[in-house]
Amino acid sequence: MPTIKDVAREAGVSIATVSYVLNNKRHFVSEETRRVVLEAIARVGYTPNITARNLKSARTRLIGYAWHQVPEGQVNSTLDYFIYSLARAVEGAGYHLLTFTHHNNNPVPVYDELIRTQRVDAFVLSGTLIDDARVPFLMQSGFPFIAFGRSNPDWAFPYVDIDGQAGVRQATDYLLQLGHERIGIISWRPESTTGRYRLAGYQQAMESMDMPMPPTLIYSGTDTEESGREAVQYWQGLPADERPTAIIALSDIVAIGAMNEAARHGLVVGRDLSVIGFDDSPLAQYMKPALTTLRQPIPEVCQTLVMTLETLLSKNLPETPPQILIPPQLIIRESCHPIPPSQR
Amino acid sequence: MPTIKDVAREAGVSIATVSYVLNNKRHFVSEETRRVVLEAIARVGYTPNITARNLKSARTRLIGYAWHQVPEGQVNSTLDYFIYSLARAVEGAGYHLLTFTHHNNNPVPVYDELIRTQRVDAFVLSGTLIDDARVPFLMQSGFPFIAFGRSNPDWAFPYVDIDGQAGVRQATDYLLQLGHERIGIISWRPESTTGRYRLAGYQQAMESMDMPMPPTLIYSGTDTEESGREAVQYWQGLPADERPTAIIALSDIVAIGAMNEAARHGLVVGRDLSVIGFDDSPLAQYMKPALTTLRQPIPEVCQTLVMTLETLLSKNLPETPPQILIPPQLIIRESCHPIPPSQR
DNA sequence: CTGTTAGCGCTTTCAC
DNA sequence: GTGAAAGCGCTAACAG
Repeated sequence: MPTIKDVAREAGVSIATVSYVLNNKRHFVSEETRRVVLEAIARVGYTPNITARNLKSARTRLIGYAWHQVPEGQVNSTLDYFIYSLARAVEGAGYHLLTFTHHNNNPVPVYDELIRTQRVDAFVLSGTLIDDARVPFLMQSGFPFIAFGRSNPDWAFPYVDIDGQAGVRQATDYLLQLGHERIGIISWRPESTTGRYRLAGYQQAMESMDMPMPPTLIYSGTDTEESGREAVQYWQGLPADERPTAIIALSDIVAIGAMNEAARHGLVVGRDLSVIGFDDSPLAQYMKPALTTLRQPIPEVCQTLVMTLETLLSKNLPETPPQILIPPQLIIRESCHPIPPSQR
Repeated sequence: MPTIKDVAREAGVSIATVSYVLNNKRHFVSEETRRVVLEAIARVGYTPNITARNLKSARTRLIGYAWHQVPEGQVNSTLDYFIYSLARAVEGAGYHLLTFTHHNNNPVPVYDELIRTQRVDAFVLSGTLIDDARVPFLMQSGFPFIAFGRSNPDWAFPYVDIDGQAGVRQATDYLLQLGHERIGIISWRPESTTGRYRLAGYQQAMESMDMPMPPTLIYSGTDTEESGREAVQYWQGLPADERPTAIIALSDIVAIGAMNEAARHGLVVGRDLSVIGFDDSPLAQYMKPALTTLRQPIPEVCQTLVMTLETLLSKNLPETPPQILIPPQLIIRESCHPIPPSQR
């Protein structure tokens, strides 16, 4: 590989001059010299060595991103799509993604190592949990980072997140407009903040229409297909006039479980029962009927993430950490139908 | 961040000595000095700057990996799992993954750029196609790389691949043992080498049992859910005694399409029709009935990939490029049943 | 055994 | 405008 020296020799100038034209400094280089250097660069086929540049500038142009540990045999298409979009977004800003893995029970050492060796310029976190050990660690390290997702509400760190509350509120409103009155929701364990926000959106919408919300409408589940099945099973065990006519699931996989179980009970989803998912995972459109769901605008999230990170990496960092919410988008497909007035 | 100089000053030795204990050279350092240096390192909290090391050693300890472009709304869980496993595997060898994206129609410039800037030490390719432009480019560049997947048979480049032929042969044998005689296969376009190898496994198994293979048994499709549906639709249009009693799909997504369509025709999969997929994607186990499929041993593939890459990066590179095939594993679930002798 | 020193390839004062 | 030279943090001859 040719170095800057080769170019300088070829052009008959000093390496400093080559560097000047490379970084096209205001520190004028005469048009003539500039041309000569450019030609020499082309002739020897020179591209600056990025490691040398990094050493000099004390940066790496690398953003660290930890792989979520894939639970055996599970799928998390939102995060898969997220990391792809993130890669694109950081490239747009002149960075690359350095991906690494860690064990979920003890992620901090890996981050620490990457900081200490100065491997990356910043981190993007995803899958942030409540009491996520990474957040306080990174906050007190002073190392630049931003999260996709919230954590403890009282922690002042930069994040971009999907506004699950607004999303589920919109979904609930939609069902309400279709004439549904008993709308069930399959929530997550109360430890899940994401789940709590989304549930709050449901409650908000129901309350604003003065809809009764008996506890039987809220099924506390998890983010699994089974959980969706169990919820429907539970509701089917109720007297007919207490069963929800529409169901909101906090993820598509749960919604799919609910649809599967509903079919097993002889219910036609979209006619006897309306179902709304969350994520707009690739599976959603393959379902029969195709699943109405809340799409997470992942590319937009990543754009925002990277833009914000750039300000964090610049000299003039904001006084208070940016915390940005982006609303999901209701994608209406075939799994929800209006309730015939007769059934109300 | 403390540097080697800080440690040297703290320990009262030269930076060379610090470097020696860091790289614990045979070039002996006395036990005493060693201890002093180690203590100083601990006291100042020093970790070598990796960029400086990289510049000196002219390596980056980074492996480049291009994100497969995710077709809008599709899922490719095998590759998702692959990249996660790959990240783990390269970390085991002291590397990190640098992920980048490119447009499928013109990937070469991005690779070229990464080579020229000396951003990475090697590449791992996935999703290699026939006539894949990246392969000849990398071959003639002399830059280290290895592919997960084959390309043109006459190209002598290093790869690790799943032995689709052996896998489908095993699946076919299994169906044959269950008593099936008309076994249909949903193949891919002939341009797909992967598809060709898998189809060959089918033909091999059928031939070895002298089973007739009328062209109606081989449906030429693509790697989509729709393709699975279309295949079943096609076969249902045939006279009953020409319809396959078992179907092999070259991917789980196709198998799922076939199952869905079969259900639409009132067929009970696992009783009226046996189905085998390929990949063991996370969806496979959620299907009703759970899908019998060929699991790609991805972690093993990645181990092999990295081990091979290491020999490629070492001085003593092998004469002929390593080309390794790893057989998939038949995971028997519920989607295949024996044919009652009466039906034969 | 340990220290001096010369780079790795580049950017950037600081002279001229 | 251009070049000499210092230096980013580290490794590794080469002396001693």
